[in-house]
Amino acid sequence: MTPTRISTPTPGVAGRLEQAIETLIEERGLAVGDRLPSERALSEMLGASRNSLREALMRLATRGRVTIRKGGTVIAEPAENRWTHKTINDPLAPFVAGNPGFGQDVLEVRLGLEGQAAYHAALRAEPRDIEAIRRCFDDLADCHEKGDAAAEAHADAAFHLAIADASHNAVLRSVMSSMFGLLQSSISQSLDKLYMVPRTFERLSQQHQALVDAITAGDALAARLASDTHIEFVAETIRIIDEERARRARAETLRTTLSRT
Amino acid sequence: MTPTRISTPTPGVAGRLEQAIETLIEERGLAVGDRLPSERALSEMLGASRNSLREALMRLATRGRVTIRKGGTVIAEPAENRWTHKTINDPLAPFVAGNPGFGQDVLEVRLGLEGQAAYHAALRAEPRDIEAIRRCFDDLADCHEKGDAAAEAHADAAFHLAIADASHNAVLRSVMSSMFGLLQSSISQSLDKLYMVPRTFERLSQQHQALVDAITAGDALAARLASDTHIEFVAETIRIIDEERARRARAETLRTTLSRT
DNA sequence: CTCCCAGAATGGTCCTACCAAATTATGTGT
DNA sequence: ACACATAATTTGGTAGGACCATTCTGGGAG
Repeated sequence: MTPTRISTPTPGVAGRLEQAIETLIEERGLAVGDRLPSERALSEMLGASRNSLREALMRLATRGRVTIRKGGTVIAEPAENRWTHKTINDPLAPFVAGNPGFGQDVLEVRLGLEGQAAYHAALRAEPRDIEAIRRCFDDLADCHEKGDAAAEAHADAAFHLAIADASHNAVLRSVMSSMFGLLQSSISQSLDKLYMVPRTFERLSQQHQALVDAITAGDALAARLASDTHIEFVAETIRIIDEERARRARAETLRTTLSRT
Repeated sequence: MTPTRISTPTPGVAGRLEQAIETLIEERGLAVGDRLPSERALSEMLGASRNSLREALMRLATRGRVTIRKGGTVIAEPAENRWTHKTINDPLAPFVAGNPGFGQDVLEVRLGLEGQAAYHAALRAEPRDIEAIRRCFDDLADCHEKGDAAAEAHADAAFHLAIADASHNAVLRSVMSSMFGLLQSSISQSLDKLYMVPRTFERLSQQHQALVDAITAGDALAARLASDTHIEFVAETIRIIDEERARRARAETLRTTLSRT
């Protein structure tokens, strides 16, 4: 029984270097694609042999932090959409093919995801995050005025993704990104549905505004409430429209059937 | 007679050694726990330097094929390979396992996802759904009593997926499945973390029980609350443990750094 | 038979050196 | 002045050697 010594993940020099390099990356504010100092330079400035330094680099490489190639090791993209797009879109793709009610399923998922996004965005958003969200909000209004449904759908997705970005949760952002990517083709259709109801955009815009305000104010609970309200409204509206359309379709079917006699 | 670039994603010597070692393991029929030849012996018999040989071994270690420790490298448990065979080859699996903070991100997503799952499961679950959930709950308890951490992790995932099934939302189920599929390799590690705190399983089990009861009773709000409580508890517990470990790591780093002078 | 200890073996780290490829600097021609 | 080919330098990849701390192993003492 050795409660003091838990299973040591990185007991050696390489582990220390691994953390040191990550610290160094953050201190120097190295962005994606920037080149890391050479192995020789790093090994000298960190006081370790090039062997151990190389081992640390390899660990960082397998973790996806850096991409190590001849001519210079560079910073890799942080926590990519690589995995989610494959693991989520692939098994999901079959459902997109003409599955009614699919939209409602997605909205239920969005209700959970975006509530969390809004909540943590309110807690963690930095000024530049707020700025990005507001910019997306304005873009959305512009696209609506121009009457470009496709662009508006894209702007709508961008707005919600900006909130996900502000939550500073790579997984959340990745999942939501996959979801929107999957829906992009059908979102404009949803918008068409939405705007069949009078004064819809005004209400959507008000909800978006409330969401932005809550995040800006740092009120996490209000942000989650605003997000939930928004998604619920969209879900309810689409549900009503679908029912209405189904009613008309039945009526049409009935009429043509009767006239066929 | 340089063998012209075979279509391997690892064009270097280490890649060749990696495959050679796996071949050697199979040829000799080495079982789990058996000791691999020493690094010096391997490097000589495979015609490569010990550096490259060590790199190959480290790759096999990160893939879970071998466990490399002082005194002799041994064949690792292929237990996980059965269900993570596809994802283990996926370069993202080690990325998931090695990124601190990733777990917290995932838990934030799960909080939103599973809250929705529990909510709608309470509303829509049919008798056979309830039965499936209860069966998973019992399995989880059995696995815990047997002390099989890997099986317990699997049972835990199955339990939560059963709830997602009961929500009758294909998208929700798909997203959660993708999430668990990626995490399964590291869930047992999380369980190890969790159980470092006394009486953890009892509390987890109580929370699971409350969740099952709420869903059975058809109380959607109580189900969501139970789910949120559960995930929050897991997140908080893991957070505490990670902080404790980080504290020890920092102390260790400081000590070794000072002694280096 | 058990227990303990010295020596052998092993992984961990460090060092120097060389090579091929990539990068950067340099020169050259238009 | 600009574009392009060429040389010089840098960089990661590999090799081989050495030493240390820990672990394993085998034989002797009790």
